[in-house]
Amino acid sequence: MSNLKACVDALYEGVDRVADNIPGLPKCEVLLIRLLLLTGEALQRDVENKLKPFDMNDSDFRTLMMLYSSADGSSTPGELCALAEQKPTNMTRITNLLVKRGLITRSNATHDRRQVVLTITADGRRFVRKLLPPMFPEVVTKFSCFSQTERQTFERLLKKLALHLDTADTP
Amino acid sequence: MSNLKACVDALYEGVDRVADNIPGLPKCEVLLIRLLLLTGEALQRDVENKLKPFDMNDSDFRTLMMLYSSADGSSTPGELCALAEQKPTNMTRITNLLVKRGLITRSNATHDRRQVVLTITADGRRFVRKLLPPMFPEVVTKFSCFSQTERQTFERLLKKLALHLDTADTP
DNA sequence: GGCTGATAGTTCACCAGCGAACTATCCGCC
DNA sequence: GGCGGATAGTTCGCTGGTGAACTATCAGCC
Repeated sequence: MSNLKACVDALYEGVDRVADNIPGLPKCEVLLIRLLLLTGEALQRDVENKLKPFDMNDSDFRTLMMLYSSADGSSTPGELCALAEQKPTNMTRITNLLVKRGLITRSNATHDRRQVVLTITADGRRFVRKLLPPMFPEVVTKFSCFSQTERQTFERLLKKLALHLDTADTP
Repeated sequence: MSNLKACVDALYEGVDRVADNIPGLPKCEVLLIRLLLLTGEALQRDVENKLKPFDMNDSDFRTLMMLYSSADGSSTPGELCALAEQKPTNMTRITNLLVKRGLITRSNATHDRRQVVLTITADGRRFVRKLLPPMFPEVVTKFSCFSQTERQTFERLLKKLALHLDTADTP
């Protein structure tokens, strides 16, 4: 139980109080950032909790899923880093674990011998097919507070924001 | 530069491919979760980058801001933990740092001697007032892709989702 | 053909966050 | 008044993520 309500209330109150004190504070935008981070963290915690019984965390899971969902079941560390917004260091560690568990394999690329090719194994695919379906019901109820159009609106706004942040990046 | 566009595209593509493969996958909801986490991580990175010149990270900053924005400039570790969704262990470490930098003080509560009272110092207040304003312009541009009504809608949906997640928590 | 700069991964040392165990205090009830 | 269970913080050891340094390879250019 994480009592987000208290956090949300305190957030609004706190921002109000700071705004009284510091002129020019963009209240609405600050609220949006903090609300988004707050819900994001809550979702993240839930996902991690769901994965814990399988002795997995979200990074491992995402990495595995990227391979599962790739066209030919394989990719390179560099590509996975780019798509998962991860650093190579961490990807090395994650793939080490997945290799050790037999869910993926590591091999050398022929055309560019610097590259490593990661490929999901049959075991890895079985693991995903076993692990995913039980998560569906809870995922659905997470958003059961939204109407169909609200879901669409939320998705549209999130996507718009993501693409905007991409261009307006901090150099 | 973090190339979120590639992530978003790959996300949609990947979910499509997995959905073809595993029946019953709630595509829309999975997309929402992943989009939200993606944008959340991007925002988080930006905030951290903004704070780095001041030798601060977001946890430290949030903790300091909670004290700054509290009615009397003080609180207890327990309360801060609840509002920041942090564990006590970590709060001890964070407050240790802030105390060492002279931004807050630690003292004992009189009515309940188990409690520790954290109070923001004059230096701490000065620090916040110096640090905040330069962040405003960038915060505003982050959401400059949204119209006024879109901002309101987004805020409403985020808040609704946060409060819903609160009740529909994983036991 | 071999030098130069860029790129793909890995290793290493460090920081941030967490669960479990511990201490000190409080509260309620005999 | 003192015993038992709950609560507030801290300490400790471990996991997850990162920057910096390093190795191996590639690609272009003389």
